[in-house]
Amino acid sequence: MLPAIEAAPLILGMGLYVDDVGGRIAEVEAYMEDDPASHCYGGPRGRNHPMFLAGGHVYIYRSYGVHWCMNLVTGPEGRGEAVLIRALEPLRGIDSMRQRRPNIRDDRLCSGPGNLARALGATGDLSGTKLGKRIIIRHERKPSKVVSSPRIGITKAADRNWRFCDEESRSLSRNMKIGKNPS
DNA sequence: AGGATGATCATCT
DNA sequence: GATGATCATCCTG
Repeated sequence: MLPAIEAAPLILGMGLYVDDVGGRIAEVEAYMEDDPASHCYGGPRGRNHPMFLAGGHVYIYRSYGVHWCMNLVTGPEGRGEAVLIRALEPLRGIDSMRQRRPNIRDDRLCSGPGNLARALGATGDLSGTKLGKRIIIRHERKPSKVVSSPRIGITKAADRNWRFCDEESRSLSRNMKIGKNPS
């Protein structure tokens, strides 16, 4: 159980699999308690309830009405801290990913949170479930260089460098230009 | 290469 | 009625 800001860089390089489809996490963002940009802001209500479960649970929400996005809850129960998984390097189940995302280069199958959830088949019915069954996380290979930069696509608390990337990965999301300044 | 736009819906005002 | 933790596509230069 760690604050999301501490868990985020540790999650980089871990393997994330949904029904044995997944790979090595390359890009994440931390969403903290008392963070105006976080869905947990203001306390448990509606879809955000899973954010307040104990670390090791999953929170999945619909974004812009069209995409699903997956978070790993990191904090102790009741705190509402989570890490958004923004990109990973495909390692297993690549055939399934190709089927779900036709005409996409293998190393970009999971580049971006919406794309990642699509490729892994992660949808809202898995929100609130616990790691260890359909969704698992395991050690893979630690990144050699981690860089941090501002989070993507938010308007509140946009100045915080709470996005973390494995700089050597070729699977990062396509908004890398936004905020290159390290912390 | 980079900016604008539409899709589409849960949640909030 | 407006707003997003997004993305693919269609412009413009």
